[in-house]
Amino acid sequence: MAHWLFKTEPDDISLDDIQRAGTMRWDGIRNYQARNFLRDQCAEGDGVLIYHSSCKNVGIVGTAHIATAAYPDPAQFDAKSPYFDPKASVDAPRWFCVDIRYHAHFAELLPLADIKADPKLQEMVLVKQGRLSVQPVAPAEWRHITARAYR
DNA sequence: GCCAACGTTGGC
DNA sequence: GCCAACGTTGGC
Repeated sequence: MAHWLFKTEPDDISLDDIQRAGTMRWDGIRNYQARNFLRDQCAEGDGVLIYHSSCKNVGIVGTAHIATAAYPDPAQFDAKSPYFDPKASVDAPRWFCVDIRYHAHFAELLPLADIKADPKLQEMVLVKQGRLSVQPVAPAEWRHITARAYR
């Protein structure tokens, strides 16, 4: 089983929103590297760290699971959607999405600053690359982070 | 709001 | 295919 980190802006969708929804579509990914991870590697049952970005307290807030393999993101075909892509077609979809299922909140946010300061997490894509909204998490990183207390 | 990093677009 | 211009991400 693989593990992932998904970024979200909590002003848009927070882990609380995911919890309320139970299962929700993770759509609107419009970056090829992120798309390729979703389309080619994300599998049902994989674990997902949920990361809040572009907000007051940035960091990892909890966990979810991937609930479906990737499928074409319907928003790319919807001319009224901000995620509409005129170059995509049903026969040749360009963008993909998955559904995720809420799992748990950590008792406390794991701040980005703590991640950057943790010797065990120096190799995280989050630390080394930044700008990537779907990224793989190594098994040891997953174990280390999910050993935290839950709410 | 600033700005660094980096991805994408498009002219040539 | 190069690369400048431009747009977006995202921390601070």
